Order: sequence, then structure tokens, then C-alpha cells
Amino acid sequence: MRNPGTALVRIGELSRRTGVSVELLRAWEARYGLLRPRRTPGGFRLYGERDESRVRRMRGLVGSGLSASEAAHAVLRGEDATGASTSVPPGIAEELDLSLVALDEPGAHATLDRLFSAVPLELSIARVIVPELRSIGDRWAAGVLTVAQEHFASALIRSRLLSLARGWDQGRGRRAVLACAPGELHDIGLVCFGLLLHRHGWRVVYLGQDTPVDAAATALRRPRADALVVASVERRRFARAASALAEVGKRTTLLIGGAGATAAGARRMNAVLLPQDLADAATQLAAGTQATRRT
Amino acid sequence: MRNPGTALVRIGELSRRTGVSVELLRAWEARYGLLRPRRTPGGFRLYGERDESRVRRMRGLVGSGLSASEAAHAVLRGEDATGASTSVPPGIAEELDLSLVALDEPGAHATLDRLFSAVPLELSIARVIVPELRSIGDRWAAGVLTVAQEHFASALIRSRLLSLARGWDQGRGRRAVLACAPGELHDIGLVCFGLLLHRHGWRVVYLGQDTPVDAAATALRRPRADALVVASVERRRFARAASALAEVGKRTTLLIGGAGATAAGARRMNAVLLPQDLADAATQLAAGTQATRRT
DNA sequence: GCGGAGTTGTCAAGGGTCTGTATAAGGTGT
DNA sequence: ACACCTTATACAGACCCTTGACAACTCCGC
Repeated sequence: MRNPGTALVRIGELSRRTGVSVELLRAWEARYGLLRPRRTPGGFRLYGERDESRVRRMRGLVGSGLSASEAAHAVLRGEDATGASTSVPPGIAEELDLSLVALDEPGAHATLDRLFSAVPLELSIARVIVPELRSIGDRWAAGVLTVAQEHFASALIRSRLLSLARGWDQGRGRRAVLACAPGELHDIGLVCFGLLLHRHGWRVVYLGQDTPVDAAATALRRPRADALVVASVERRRFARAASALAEVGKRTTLLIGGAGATAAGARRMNAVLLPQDLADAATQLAAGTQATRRT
Repeated sequence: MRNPGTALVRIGELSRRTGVSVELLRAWEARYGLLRPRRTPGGFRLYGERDESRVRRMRGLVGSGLSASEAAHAVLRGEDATGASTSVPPGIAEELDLSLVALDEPGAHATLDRLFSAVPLELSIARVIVPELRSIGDRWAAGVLTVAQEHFASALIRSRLLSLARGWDQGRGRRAVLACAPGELHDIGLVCFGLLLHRHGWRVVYLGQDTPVDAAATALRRPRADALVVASVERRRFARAASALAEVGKRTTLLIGGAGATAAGARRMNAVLLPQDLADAATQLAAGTQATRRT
């Protein structure tokens, strides 16, 4: 109940995973009681999963402009509010699916309300939203669901995610421009990625579906951005834009993701390949590009 | 969204979020008691969401011509002092345009906040949103705006409209299924139409971009709907789907709209042609289909 | 038209708070 | 041995505080 029995890590490893310096982790613990790690007999701190998520949320809040002390407060308070549950309410995924399939808009919204207020966004996305989207896609391809159901579900989920995206260019963190590759229309994954990235303290400029490469490139300049993320679910979308992207990749930090992104493609485009898993991808970018070289 | 007053920010961040200088925030507090922030033990001001909204309203009122003291009074009284203004605050369209063109997400949201809280949705859409979208489209076609600016603006406006769309399938009125024609990707106009229709008491099932005809047809059945609205900005989208739509039009009330919809096309598809003007279109449909039969 | 009075946004000085980082001196784990 | 960790203390720079002043503006009576 207290601990899911996962592996405990020492402070250096936590630092590496979260991108927060060792000294700062200790400072946050001493000053705000943000963390309460166990100790080895010799006195070394040992952190669990819950600590890691706290640090992540802390980073996100600080990135969006809160002072450190307020951010810590909010993280700790937010935890009582959501209860100690780090797991999604049982049956909620099925409930959502039923509502969506029945084109039941109020029902779907109510379920999503419940979901978002019960667990942190990372979890909602990873455990419910993404699996549901995938499942809908699969069943649609198999002819079990009608296009109407697929469209309705996509539109509704996208609208909910976008309403959470409000303010994701605020704060003081680094800034990323997010765009789908030219011709690419599936942008929900990219929206999820943007939300996760914002939780890591980044600011997001969102360009969305079907963005020409030069458009993305110009968007890097005006509100000066630190990275460009291009996504596509189809490889040929990247292939077609490869040479243009390669140029951009020379001058900027370029990252590519989505089902259409490959290691070979990334090399050709002077880009960094983001992991398929959205949460991993956000963590990797947030932790700094240099960290992505070694894995 | 979570708990009001959960996220407290210091004065610099409030300044950044509202665009009001730090000195001025303190001056407004000292002179008019506009804000009553909490304090850290060390004496730093801490502001909550309510304060932010006060500053926003203050800014709006001052911007629309009131003196600072009057504006502060009005805000504190909780009144709008602009009276029952049925006209859009002056300069707000320009403000919105500047924010969008500058890829300034917080600024654009703040402006939209002001707009939506100042006048009814019908007016916001008719006088500001639609003209702005059209203007952006024109300037983009003329090469004055980059694709990045156009994309950013569309994505942001669409997200705001969709967040207003929350709950539009609730109520007890008649129900319409809204879909873009197959291949059609411009759905913002359709979203606007859905919002207006909902204000007329209708319920809306939204299927969005690029919806196959049979998908729309099946969606008419499950939550039983009274009408199907298909939109497209290009005539050939309708042409390609004409025969399928004609079948649907025999059995149901079918309406077509958007720049691609023509009277001839409507006849061929057993459909009713909706006026180009969104407000007119919503009014016409809401007024009852029988009245529209003859157009 | 003009001088005075009030309003309002901005600025500066002098000093305190907050927070990330650094250092010293020493212990732990393998 | 050696990398990694511990506590305690110090510190710089960003940020914020109050007080007081001031230029630009509007409004009023003359």
C-alpha cells in the first residue's frame, strides 16, 4: 500500500532521471519537505516512484512561474486532494470507451472530468487516453467501429486535451515549437506530448496539423525557441520533408517523433529520435538533449 | 480547475501573465485596494487566480476608456460598468490580431477572455472571430503572413472554440449531426456554427473534419438526430460526395453549408442550402426546417 | 487661454528575501 | 581505491519590499 515495491534509487540516479541537480534535490527536501526518502543504514537517501513524480510536478510548476516554495506547497497539497492514489480509478477506461462509442458527449465529458481530477495528467494520458485512442483506431481498422464513432471520439478527446493546453506557452522554461510533418493530420499525440512537456516546465508553441517545414522554421525565431519537434505517424511524410528538415536540423535542436520516425531518418535529418512512448519522449527532451546521446 | 487559490504566484509572475507592470500592480493595490494578496513570512505578495482575473478586468476597463479609479471601483463592485454593452470592446479585434500574429499565446488567450466575457458569443463570433479568421486567411494567401502564423492562429482559436463547445449535446432540444464533407479539413466554421446552433437550443453531435458520408449517416441513428449538416469550403468536395449525400437527403433533413455549398448542389443532393453567414445559417435551421424547404 | 489641483504610470534608492549553487570536511558502498 | 553520498554553512544573483519623488496628463475655476 505504501510502496509498490519498485526499485529504490539513490540521489544521483534521481537527479539524472529528473534533470534536477543533486544539491537542489536536497535543498527542496530540507526547505519544503518535498521529499521524504528512506535511508540506507549508512544514511544514503533512497527514492521511490512517488518521489520522482513529485520532483517532476515540482519542476513543471516552477517552470510555469510559481516560486519554489509555492510550487512545493501545491505539489504536496495536490497530493492530499487527489488522495494517495497513483492509480486510475477502476473501470474508468471502460466507462470512457462506452460513452465514446455511444456518441454520448455528456457522459464522456463527465468521465474525463473524473479522470483528470483523480490522477495527474501524465497518468491520465499514459494509462487511459493513449490506450483508448489506440483501441479505437484498432477497432476502426478492423471494422468493428464506424467512422462516425472514431471521428466523434477523436474530436471530443482532442477538444478536451486542447482545453488543458491553455497557457502552455506561459512560464519561464525553455520553449519548443511543435508541429506535424507536412501532410500529417494526426495531431492528438502531439498535443499529448505538448501537455507532458509543459508539465516538465517547458513552454510550447503549437502549430498543429500539416505544417510546412519553413513555417516551423520561422516560428522558431519570433518567440525564440530552443527546439523544434516534428511528428508524423507515417514514414513517407518525413521522407518527403527530409531535406528541408535536415537544413533546419543543422541550425537548431530538431527532434522527430511519432510512429513514422525512425533512427535512420533522424540521422539523415540531423535530428534526435524521440521514443515512441510519449512520457519517455517528454522526459528525454526535458532532461536535455545531451542526455539523449548515451542511451 | 483544481482548487481556487491553489496556485499562488508572486508579483513578477502576475505581471508577466497580465502584462501589467510590477510597479503598477503595487500602485493599484495601494491606491484602490484592487488586490489584497497574501504574504509570505518574508513579506512577498502572493496572488491567486481571483487576483489575476481582477487585474484582467481592470486592464480591460481601463483599455476601454474608464479612468483607473473608476475601473477599480467597477471591478470591486463586481459590475461591468461598461453597462449592458451589446457592442464589442473597441480595439479588441486589433489586440487579438496582434497577439496571434506575434505567436503570443497568453496574450491571445487574455484577449479572448476579455472578448467572451464582454459580449455574447454570437457577437464574438460574428464580429471578431470570423473576421479575424478571414483576415488571416487573406493575408496568408497574399504572402503577408507566414504559414506558421496562420497555423498558430487557427490552432489557438479552434482550441478556444472547442472549449466553449463543452456540453453542446446536452439539453432537450432537437439534435443535429455536424460533419465536414469527405476530404474537407477546415472545420472551424463548422464549430462556430455548432456553437451558434447550440445557443438556439439545439443539441450537437460533432464529427469534424473529413467525415465519410456513411459515417455521418450512421451517426444520425444512434442518438437519434433530426438533421445532418455537412460543410465544405470547396465545391468539389460536395461534388464527389453528391450521390451518397443525395441518398441520405431522401431520408433525412440534410443541410449543406460553407463556401463550397451552392444552390444547384443542394438541389442535386436533396439538401437545403444554408446561408453563408453563420448566424443566419443557425437562425434558419433553428427556425424550423419546413421554412427552409423552398430556398 | 491659463494656473492650480488631482490623477496616474513610472522610476530610484536602500535594503530584505528567496533560491540555486558551491564548498569543506568527512562517511558509505563495492 | 574510488565514486558516490552525507551534513553544514556560505554566497551570489534574482527577485521583492517600502518610501518618496516626478513627469505627463486631465479637469476645474477663472
